[in-house]
Amino acid sequence: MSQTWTISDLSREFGVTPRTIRFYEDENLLTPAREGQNRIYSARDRARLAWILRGRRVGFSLAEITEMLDLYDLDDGRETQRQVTLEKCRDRLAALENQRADLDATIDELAGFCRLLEELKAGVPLEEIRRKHHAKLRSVAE
Amino acid sequence: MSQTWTISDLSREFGVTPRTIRFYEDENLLTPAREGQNRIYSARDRARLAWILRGRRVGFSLAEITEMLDLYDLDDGRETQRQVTLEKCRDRLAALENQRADLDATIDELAGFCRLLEELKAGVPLEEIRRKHHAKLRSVAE
DNA sequence: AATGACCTTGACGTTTACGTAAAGGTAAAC
DNA sequence: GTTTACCTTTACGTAAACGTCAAGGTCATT
Repeated sequence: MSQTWTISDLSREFGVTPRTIRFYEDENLLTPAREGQNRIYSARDRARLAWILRGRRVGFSLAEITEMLDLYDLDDGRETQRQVTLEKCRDRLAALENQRADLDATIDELAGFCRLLEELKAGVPLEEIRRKHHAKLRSVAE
Repeated sequence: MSQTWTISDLSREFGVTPRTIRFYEDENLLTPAREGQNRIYSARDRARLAWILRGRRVGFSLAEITEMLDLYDLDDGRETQRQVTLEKCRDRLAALENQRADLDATIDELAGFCRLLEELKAGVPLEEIRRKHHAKLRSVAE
């Protein structure tokens, strides 16, 4: 009753090659069922693939993604195990928030440079622009 | 009069090896001055290195970082050139904001899982937790 | 029965981003 | 004057994340 997908279904849907999907299986990130020789992907497999690819877009290595997915899986209910998971989870979260700060800073600078270009195009005199844009940007640009 | 740095100064300050810094020079990301054989880094070089490393933390390839730095440099003042730069700048900015959305989603999910673990530890009954945490998370976890 | 469209498992190739010697130049410290 | 502590270039090595054949199995058309 529950929906399943073939490897090329997922390949098309997520815009990655079958090779990539098989590679993730080799790395134990996915464990699809089999129908004879062929791989059959469940909703859970599909969700995990989505998670992996988003992690990839954010810049994580597969090792890091593995670790994060393991956080969900590895929690076997034992009290001590759960404590470890929680700590790792918090560490990861802190790292992610640092990364967001870096990303925000990058966005701010690029947006600022974008505005500068727009003002130049609009014929705003350089002197006036200089007053509005801080030296930080210029230290990189020149 | 203006301050300069040696390669190991920057190496220590930013926590990367000299090899890495030389590699960035090979890739034309840095062009330090020379004092005899030795490299001398200006404030601009240092700022560029900081930019590169932040880009790296955010998950960019050196090729992407190169392109973004080129946006600052390549704008030679010609009108058409500036238009191209502006467009590329906007494209980059859009990509960055997509990445930010991905990052936010990742943070949200991990934070949610973190809260779940905390509630489990606090002895909140599973039934109640299930009502508060949506199915999206569980589709990945199980 | 053969063409085409899928799927499979190897296995070697490739790019990126450096690591890691190897071999040597310079300059202050002992 | 030689150890120590830097710096340099050249060059081969490597881990990650797949790409790219190669060789073959299955199943529906034609």
